[in-house]
Amino acid sequence: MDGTPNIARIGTLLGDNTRARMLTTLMHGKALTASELAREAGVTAQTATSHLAKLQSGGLLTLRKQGRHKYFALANEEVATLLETLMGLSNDDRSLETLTGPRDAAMRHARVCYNHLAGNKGIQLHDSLLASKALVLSNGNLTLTDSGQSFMQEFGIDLQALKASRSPLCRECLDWSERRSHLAGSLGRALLAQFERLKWVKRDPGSRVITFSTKGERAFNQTFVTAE
Amino acid sequence: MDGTPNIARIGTLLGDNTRARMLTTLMHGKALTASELAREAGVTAQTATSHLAKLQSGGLLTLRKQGRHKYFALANEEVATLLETLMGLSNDDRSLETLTGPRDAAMRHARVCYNHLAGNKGIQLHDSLLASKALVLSNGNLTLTDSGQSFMQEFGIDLQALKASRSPLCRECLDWSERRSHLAGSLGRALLAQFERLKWVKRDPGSRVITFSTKGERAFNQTFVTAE
DNA sequence: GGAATGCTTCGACTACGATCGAAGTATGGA
DNA sequence: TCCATACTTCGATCGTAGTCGAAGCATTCC
Repeated sequence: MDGTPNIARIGTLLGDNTRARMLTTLMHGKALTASELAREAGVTAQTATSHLAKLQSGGLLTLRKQGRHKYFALANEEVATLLETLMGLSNDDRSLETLTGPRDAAMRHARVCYNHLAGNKGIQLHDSLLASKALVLSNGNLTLTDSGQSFMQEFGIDLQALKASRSPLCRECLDWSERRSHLAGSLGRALLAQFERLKWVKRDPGSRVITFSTKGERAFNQTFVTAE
Repeated sequence: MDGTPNIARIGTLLGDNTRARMLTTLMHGKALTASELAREAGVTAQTATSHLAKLQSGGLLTLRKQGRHKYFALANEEVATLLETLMGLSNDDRSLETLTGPRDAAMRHARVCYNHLAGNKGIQLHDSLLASKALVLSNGNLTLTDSGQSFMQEFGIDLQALKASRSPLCRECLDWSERRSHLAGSLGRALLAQFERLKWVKRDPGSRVITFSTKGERAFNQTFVTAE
């Protein structure tokens, strides 16, 4: 009853480099086939089969079959949140000093985390919505205010569709690089999709990096203002 | 650079029943000796030595020596938060149905999580402070307002001492049983200590259960009011 | 239907890690 | 100083889990 079995169970699932690699590969929020994941993790198909079965039965991945293809994705946002948390744990000053290269700066600036915006820009989005009172913490939950709903509709977000889905509208997700929350949930995902439609950002197919265009970054900064 | 090694590293640490048991035993926030942890986990001293060394070098536990005694505690609140998150993951409807007995209800009602109040009562505390504007979410951080500071001083919390420490004042900690945030940080810990001083609650030395006295629960409910 | 491709199953191998008996070191108290 | 206790080290054992070659099943396409 004390949660020990669950901790050990999930810890075991995570505590293998091949499986961890598969999970982080799926952090962008899309689904990949078993073969793609095998290649990404650098193992044979049979090894991948074994690992993926464990992750699926363990509740960390979902499976969708299309003919001979099996598409795996992270089971839910909670799994993504857990992975971001683990990435950040003990990611203290020493580890940060070992991070080099522009790619890591790009990841810090803006990256995709289960289809929503993370990194500095994700934090900015979250903070701006709170500062402008579009979002408030009500009864311990992030809630979209009336003015926030108006804002989102003007911005092109179909709130009716979002509310119709079972998925929570607003959730907080602890950001790995920034150690603060960014906006997750169906709203967070819808916003990132809208940024893409507006051509403000592009997603890198081979990584989680999100690249802002010059115009996009300016527009984003004008739309989502923070105190600093 | 993608966090995979950290995930696997920590997953490996957590993915052993003995170590998981040790970690959950330390969730109350106190320090225990190596021998106590060995007994709690049901292993010999030599096995415990090996595990504890791993947990310490892995950054999950801290060590303080007192003569021949070695006291281990969770390294920080982030570790406690991670453990609560893992306890809750996949703790879905099916698992809830298997939970039986008064003890589990007691854990849900009020329990200690790294020295702060968790469970229903922890949620109530958090929500009440937000509803009364004693706490607000400012720049993505939980912040104590001026009126909140006044309230705390009247309630008997030494805010000067709390601010003098390096520890964050307010932090959110995702609650295992309730799937919402309760108040962590040095303020959360100070509040629980005050509840004890006021004899509102008692801690069970052998578990994480916190028991409210009749008077204590009434006083708590009157002091920390929520919308429902 | 046959070939190609995606994925699975089987079985063997090997590395690894938890465990504890035995022995040792360090500390505290009488 | 001696004894008791807390903890550590060493080495051996054994169970487990990741891995892949070989073979097989399922799907798709020409």
